[in-house]
Amino acid sequence: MTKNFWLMKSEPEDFSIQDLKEVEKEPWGGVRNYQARNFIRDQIAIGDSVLLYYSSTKIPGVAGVMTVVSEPFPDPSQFDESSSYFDSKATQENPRWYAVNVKFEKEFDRFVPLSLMKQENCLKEMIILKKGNRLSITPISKEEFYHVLKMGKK
DNA sequence: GCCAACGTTGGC
DNA sequence: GCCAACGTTGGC
Repeated sequence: MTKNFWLMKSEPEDFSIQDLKEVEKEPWGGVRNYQARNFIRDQIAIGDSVLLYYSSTKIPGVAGVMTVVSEPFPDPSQFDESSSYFDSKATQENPRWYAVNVKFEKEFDRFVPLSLMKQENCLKEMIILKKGNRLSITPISKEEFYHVLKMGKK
């Protein structure tokens, strides 16, 4: 299996790269979109690298890098009636939603704002840059990953 | 706060 | 199975 690269969205008020740094490892759950679910369940693998992207905030953009450190597992919040992620149609035998554990890899020296990414010709194909995109997990290419990484360096 | 784009729901 | 209505996302 070759390593894959991803971009995952979060609202920094919800979960930031600093939060991840503190906890070291975090279950990435609460994904309630079938396309994103399929990425987690079928394609994401241990060792994959992930850009952490801030959405729905003053300055959207990429804040750092995370690494996938677990196989996919059923997202516990789907069974939790008190959770806003509860799904009455999900059962233990037949879970609907999945999560993976991610660990802190690095925080960028410089935050990479969406506005700058839009100016980069080689990032044009990134799903996140396309109008109307709402997927919270998107595959990106190795080249895109390393280009954003470079933009985040001093 | 606005609004376009998208996913989901539900009536038929 | 279609599609209008609705709710949500997310950039600006």
